[in-house]
Amino acid sequence: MDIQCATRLSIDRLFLLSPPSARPVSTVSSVPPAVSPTSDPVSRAAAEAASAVSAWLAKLNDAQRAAVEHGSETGFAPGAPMPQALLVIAGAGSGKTNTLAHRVAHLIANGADPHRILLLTFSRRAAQEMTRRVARIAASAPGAAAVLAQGLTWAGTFHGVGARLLREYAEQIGLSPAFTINDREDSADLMNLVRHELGFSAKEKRFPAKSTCLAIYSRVVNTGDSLANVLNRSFSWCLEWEPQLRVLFASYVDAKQKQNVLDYDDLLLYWATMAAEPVIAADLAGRFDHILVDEYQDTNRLQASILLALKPDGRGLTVVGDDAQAIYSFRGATVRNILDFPAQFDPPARQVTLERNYRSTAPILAASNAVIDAATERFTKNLWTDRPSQQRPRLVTVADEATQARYVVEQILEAREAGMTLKQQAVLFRAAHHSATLEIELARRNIPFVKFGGLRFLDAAHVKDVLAVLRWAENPLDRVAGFRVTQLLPGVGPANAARLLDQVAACTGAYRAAEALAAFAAPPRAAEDWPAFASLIDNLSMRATPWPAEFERVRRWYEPHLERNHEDAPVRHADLLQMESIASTYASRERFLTELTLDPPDATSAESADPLLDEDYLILSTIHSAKGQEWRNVFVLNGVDGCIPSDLGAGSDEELEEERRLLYVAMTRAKEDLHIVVPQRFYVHNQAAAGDRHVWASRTRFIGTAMLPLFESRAWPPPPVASAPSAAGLAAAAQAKVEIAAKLRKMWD
DNA sequence: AAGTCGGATATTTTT
DNA sequence: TATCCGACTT
Repeated sequence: MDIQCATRLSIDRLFLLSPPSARPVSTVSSVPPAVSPTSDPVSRAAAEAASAVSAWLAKLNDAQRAAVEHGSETGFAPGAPMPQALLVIAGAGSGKTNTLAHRVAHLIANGADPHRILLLTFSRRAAQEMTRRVARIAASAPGAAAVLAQGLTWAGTFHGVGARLLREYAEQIGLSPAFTINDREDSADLMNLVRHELGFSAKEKRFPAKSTCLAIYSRVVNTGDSLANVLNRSFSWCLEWEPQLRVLFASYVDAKQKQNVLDYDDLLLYWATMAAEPVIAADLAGRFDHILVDEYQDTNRLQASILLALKPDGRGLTVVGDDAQAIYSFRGATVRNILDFPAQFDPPARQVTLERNYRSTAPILAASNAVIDAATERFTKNLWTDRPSQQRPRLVTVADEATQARYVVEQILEAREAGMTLKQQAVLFRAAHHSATLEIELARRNIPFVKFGGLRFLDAAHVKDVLAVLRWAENPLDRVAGFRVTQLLPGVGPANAARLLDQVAACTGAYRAAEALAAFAAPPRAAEDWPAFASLIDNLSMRATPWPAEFERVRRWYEPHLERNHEDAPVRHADLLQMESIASTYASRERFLTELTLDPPDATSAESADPLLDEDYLILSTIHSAKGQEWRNVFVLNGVDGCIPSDLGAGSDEELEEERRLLYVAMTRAKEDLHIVVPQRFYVHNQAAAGDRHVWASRTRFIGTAMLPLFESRAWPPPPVASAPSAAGLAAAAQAKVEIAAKLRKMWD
């Protein structure tokens, strides 16, 4: 039941994914053609561009304009001396995206070659938004628009760009260009495989879970810190396993290389390593005149080293961020990146600070400022706004999570009555499962919603199965995929799968999987399914079925296995059909697999012109996934110690500070209305299923008593005004009871 | 060697 | 609640 619900929801998310290739084209095609009868089209266009440029600039405030125009003296064309490094400290709601987009447009309008601009964003979604905005701005300048029609070719996440570059340089760095990319789940599975081979699973004391191992490994890679330090600081409960972890990680790296797979971290690691190789470095650095990085406070050491390798003197480099919004240290991000940025260069980077907030009302901003003011270490100033409002943010005490859910639903419906669409409202929370109770309530009341963050579509077993087939076909050495695929056949277990995969590895050439499969002595119980399987793999290896028909071929083969393994096969089957239509929008199997791994449809890529989304829906999101977004009406769930800060994140001072920033980020998403809900009682979740244990909670420590005047505190529901039910009401209730009883009896008449 | 069952145990946030 | 391990049955 729950699973079905989750699956259906995920499909909504999947729909939000549309082919990235379609976007820039359609955006640019909306630009009116620049046809102007003039004797000198070039200078005419330039003049128009120039006047359009001043028109854009007029809409910006001084600080924004300074950021946009930085370096104009020297010009931006290829070959021109590049401007010194620029750091833009952009507070929440200060028009950061807009400023960055304007700068890109400004660069292009002033001669920069869009193909030589590298724009690095935090998510794929942010990259698309940025590309779209740049196009819109440039549309007013015919010259720039024409150039831009060729596209901003290098806009994406560090990981996405890394994947592209690595494929291009693969041969030179001894990587097969046919590498496939493991997402987090796949990587954890590989870690698990290696762990079993090393015999770490059978121990008296339990070895850390596969995902924990991967998290530790990832942290080491991304921070460049030692294993011992990482364990000490962030995974102290795994300290005793340090020697084994070291062995495990060595084998894990070895396994990845043998199997020709990269994980997320490798995309950065290989890129950084490659960029440090003198032979390649010059070529690589020479490709980009301008590099712009968004959300710089959430980058890690590895990412910083990449930038430094590409732009050693900082010239042509622009980074934008806000240290008050650094919330990704668990991913190895360090706020030092942004703090130490200026001094890295000679001359030091120019710094521009945007502190006027255009998003929130004054009372919301006052409360947010108060929260972040208490931070022990801060580098940005408080934000200011001139948007007055009578409404302070609300601090609402409710009895428990169920009441919290009802409060949120009723407030949302009320706001909608008053003309605020569901899409203009959002519910934010610290951890994905915090919204569980609310989701049930929303479903019960038939309120559509889309959830960002948390469980991902790609984690569903049936989706992983089908993808594994495709991945194995793409890369037969990928043992995680191979294991998964072969064990779908009844009668094939770990032993046979391992034996087969060893034989695949022993073969050579593009058809090794098909070859090994044909030669393999199938276990008797699998004999019946073997021919169909062998012929499928043969077909895929030979690429006998063109993409995307290939997807259908796989899906059809998989159907009986789906039926056999899953109770809710019809629901899952529908998922696969949806996926098939998505698959058809990608040019090739490789593109499909790569894109899906780097930009999984977790609803993060919303806002395409999808007909299904015409209808109104509410946004639920983890605070992390809400980064960069804004809504008129925002609810923050569980404003309680133990949730924000998460009791897991309250260990060290650093972690605690990050939790504080999380609350700050959540609060600053709100434009007009902000509700922080504080349930007083929680049912204990993780403990024994014994039953009704609950725990008393108190208001988050980040909102101290001294701050209370900045909020409107109240309890909900309001204390009951003593009023007896009316006599008529009682009579009606009695009547209803009788009728129902009578109806139930009648069923058996 | 595969598959199934029961019991024990967990540490949020994501490219 | 989901996952992981070990013991058990086929």
